[in-house]
Amino acid sequence: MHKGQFTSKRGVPFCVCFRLYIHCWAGARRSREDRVGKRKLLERDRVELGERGARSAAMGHHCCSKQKVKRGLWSPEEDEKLVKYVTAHGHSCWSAVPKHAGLQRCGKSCRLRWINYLRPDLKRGTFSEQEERTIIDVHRILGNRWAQIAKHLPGRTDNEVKNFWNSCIKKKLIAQGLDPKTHNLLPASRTLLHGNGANPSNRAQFHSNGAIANDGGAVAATTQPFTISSPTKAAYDTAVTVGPPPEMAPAIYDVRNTAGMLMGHEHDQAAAGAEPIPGYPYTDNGGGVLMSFRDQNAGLQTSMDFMNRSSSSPSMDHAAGMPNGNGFSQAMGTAFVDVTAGMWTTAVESGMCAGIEVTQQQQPLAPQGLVHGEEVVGRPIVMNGAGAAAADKGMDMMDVSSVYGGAGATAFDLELMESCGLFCGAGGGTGNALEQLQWDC
DNA sequence: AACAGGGGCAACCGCTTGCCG
DNA sequence: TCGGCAAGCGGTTGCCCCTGT
Repeated sequence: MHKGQFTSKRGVPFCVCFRLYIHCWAGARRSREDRVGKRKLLERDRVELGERGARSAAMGHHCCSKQKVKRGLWSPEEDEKLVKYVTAHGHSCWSAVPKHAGLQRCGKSCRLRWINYLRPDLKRGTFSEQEERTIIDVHRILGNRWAQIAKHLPGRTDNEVKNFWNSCIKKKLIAQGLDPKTHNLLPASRTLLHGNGANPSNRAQFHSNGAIANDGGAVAATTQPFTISSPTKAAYDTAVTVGPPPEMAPAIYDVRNTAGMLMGHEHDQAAAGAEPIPGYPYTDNGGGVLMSFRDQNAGLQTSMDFMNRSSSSPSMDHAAGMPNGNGFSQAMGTAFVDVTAGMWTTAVESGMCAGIEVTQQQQPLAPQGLVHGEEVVGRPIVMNGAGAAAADKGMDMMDVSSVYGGAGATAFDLELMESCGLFCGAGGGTGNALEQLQWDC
């Protein structure tokens, strides 16, 4: 395993396309800036700081046992000395810095103070939502590798990122029923999500804000959940029993996210050489696998062509870890097919009906096989009712929730994805390129 | 107003990694 | 190849402020 390669908790390297599912919540964030800024000033002005420093100095220092060094918080005078010295002479050797700067500190302490607080390029203050999203996204992939995460946040230190994670983000994730280590649903939430499976319509609904409602989502989510509706077991049964009409044109699937993202794809299952999955109504249209994302909040739209290995957005390519635009591969396309098929199977077999609103549609195909934001006309796959409106539509609408929720926030459960086979190497070992993929840091 | 508990965050600890002789 | 040193890094600690009672 290469250093920097991200893996699942089972050690399976994940396909980078997970990184496209970037999520966050849109809940109001408590502004820390004023408070923190105030603290900084107070700290700077603290008169007693010298006394504390003197107390700390008596403690000695394990790595500098030969000399009497000061510990504890830095005084403004010490900061000034360090800044003045490092600015003038640099820090080629930290162990020599305190001596030359006239500080009774060990070099390690000087280094930390400089890196975490005195560096001129540091960005102080509260984390922006974008930074927060970045942290979550990268953490999902890299785990507690704070230094690597901090590299994605200019002006932020690993220590700062780590503290922000531990004091803020972690709690938010837990509040949303997510394991901050794996970013998967916590067992308790998972239980609530799956319920007893006896009656899908009574199944608990898990909302993106972490609230659990047992009655059709009575709890008003403060943020929009990522709702996907899926074919139900009835649909599955129907499909198995009846099967799609032979004259049926290639299907298009729009997976709608009420929070503002839309994605769709078409798939050539036969070309992929996969066995037909009962009820998984892909047809052979000779096309590729195309996902299109539209951020309805930001008004942005982009697409990924898994088969043709391209996307319409440099950021997508970057997110895929391939700044040259070749971030997509046949393996990814295959993997995507696998996972959607797996999700189909999982959802159907478990009765989870986890939210993928799959509407099978007659052709003609729109360019690239996508229809964005249009009323999908076609033959809805038969659904079970779970709530009046859903029942009327023949749909089983289970709010599976985004793991991250929030406006524009979507996510797939990594464990589910993994169980469905979307990891590097999926598709009969065709994922070599992906296995080599490393995080660009 | 006083107190207690919790949260935030700077700093420290100790292990790992990389470099050099 | 090995050992020593310095830097890097993640985990932990402990102080101080804030907030609720």
